[in-house]
Amino acid sequence: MTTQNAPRTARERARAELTREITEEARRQLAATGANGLSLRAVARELGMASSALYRYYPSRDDLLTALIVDAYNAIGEAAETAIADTTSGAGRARWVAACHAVRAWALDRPHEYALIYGSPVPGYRAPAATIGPAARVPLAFVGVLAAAIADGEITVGEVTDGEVTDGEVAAGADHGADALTGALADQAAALSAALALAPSAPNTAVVPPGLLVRGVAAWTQLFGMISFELFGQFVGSFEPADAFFAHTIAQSATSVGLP
Amino acid sequence: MTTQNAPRTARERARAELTREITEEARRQLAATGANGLSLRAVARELGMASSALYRYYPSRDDLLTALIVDAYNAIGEAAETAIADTTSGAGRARWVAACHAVRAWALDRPHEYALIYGSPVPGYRAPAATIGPAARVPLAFVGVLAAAIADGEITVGEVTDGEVTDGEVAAGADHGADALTGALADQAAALSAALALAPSAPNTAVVPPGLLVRGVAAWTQLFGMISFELFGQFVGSFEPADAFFAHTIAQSATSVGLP
DNA sequence: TGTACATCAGTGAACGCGCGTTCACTGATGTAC
DNA sequence: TGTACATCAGTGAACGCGCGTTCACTGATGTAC
Repeated sequence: MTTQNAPRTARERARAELTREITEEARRQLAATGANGLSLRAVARELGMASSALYRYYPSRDDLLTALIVDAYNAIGEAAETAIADTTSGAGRARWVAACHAVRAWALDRPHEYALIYGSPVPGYRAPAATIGPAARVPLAFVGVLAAAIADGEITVGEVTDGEVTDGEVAAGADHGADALTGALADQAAALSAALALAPSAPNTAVVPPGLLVRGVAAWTQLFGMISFELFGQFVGSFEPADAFFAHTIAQSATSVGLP
Repeated sequence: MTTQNAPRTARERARAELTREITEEARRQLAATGANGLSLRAVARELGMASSALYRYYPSRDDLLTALIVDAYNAIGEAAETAIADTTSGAGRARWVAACHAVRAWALDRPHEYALIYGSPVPGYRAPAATIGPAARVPLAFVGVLAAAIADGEITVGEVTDGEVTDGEVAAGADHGADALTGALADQAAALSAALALAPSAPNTAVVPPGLLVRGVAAWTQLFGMISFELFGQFVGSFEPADAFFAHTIAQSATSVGLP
């Protein structure tokens, strides 16, 4: 098996380059006018070619959109991962906070790309399966921070019994992994915790218990709620600019997932 | 000064009725196809009239959109207010939780109307000042719950000094109004707290101190973050259906704003 | 190394569509005396 | 109560625009012998 990543013929090289140019021009137009303003004809015009030529590269407008969506998910995921990897000093808390700020910075820099993946769905567009993996990178990055913090003993988690979680209330104290979960939520969280433990991406890190996972997802939704409100104008007249509010609330969210 | 709300002449009555019919048909199309699918021509077609006739009622497509946006903000605001008013048994906590669930239920019922006001901004559309008031109804409803809970002694708040908040750290305990706020956030929160205290809508309720206000806004962003994630598909494969997760997280958010 | 054929990239014209908005107009409704 | 005029609602044609996609084609690049 030989690696075939690099194009060999002139044709293949030209095709790879033009594909990149088309995608870049499309991203430029997306940034300028949003997803609805993106048109194949305009991209072709800007590149000085016939609009029909684009169909050699993308079979339809939706496929071009999908490529942009996948790119955006990968880019914001990479921003989070890089921020975590680059935070070598300090503990899990510093990594958590750095990831949140990196995600926000990415979004403020590219509001239309952010809106493409976290705003209202594009009408008539059905996200294909290829977007699922890239979309998971940001949440997985946060889970990774929690798992590492558990492995390092920074977060104290309670005992997790095999199978069903009992319905009894557990007093919530400093033990952030042992929130009382009941019914459907207990099942969903347990299944997710188990699935994450088996994931190949995290071979020898700790298991994140269901209770902590739920707190993590709550923090994750709040992070994106804040960014969306900031970008879409809901803070106008109150906490705008939102830097201070964001920093303050992220600090509280780090505490809420048990990061000291 | 006589009240002139009711139309007097046949012409005025017909105009009021047709305006309502146009708006209703537009809302139907919005629900079916989203904001971008909304077209004046299609509305006119469905109503059996010439497209040019619509210009007697709305000077442009954007004005029709504005009407729909204002209606949506008012509807979701009213849903929150009604839920609060209808929760006569129980304390502030019950009202807070009821309002959150009412907001979610409204959104799940009308995903496109929700997306219109809380999703990505419509490209090329600039929200006029007329949307500000209606947009504030939901957050004001939540602030009202907090103010009432303070007045009833359910929430214990710390001393609030006049004017500037000092930079000194305050130990966060059961006193949820006295989080340490610093810098720009302290200023913004103090200004907002003062503005709300002067608002004519809440004449004799308690002042919500800046620290509690910030916690309230954090809970507000999380509420809409959850709803957006649920509606826009980010929970697929994990906490979908999200009812249990939502109920659990809302309970924690009520606790986070100090509601016992 | 050279030739014959297959593959692919790109063109330009066309199809068929829908949109927002303007404009001169007709006929109905309202108002002042 | 009746008449003259002003106001308004609604029509239908038109302007000018841009879009996604298809198709038969030309010419360049690659490949098998």
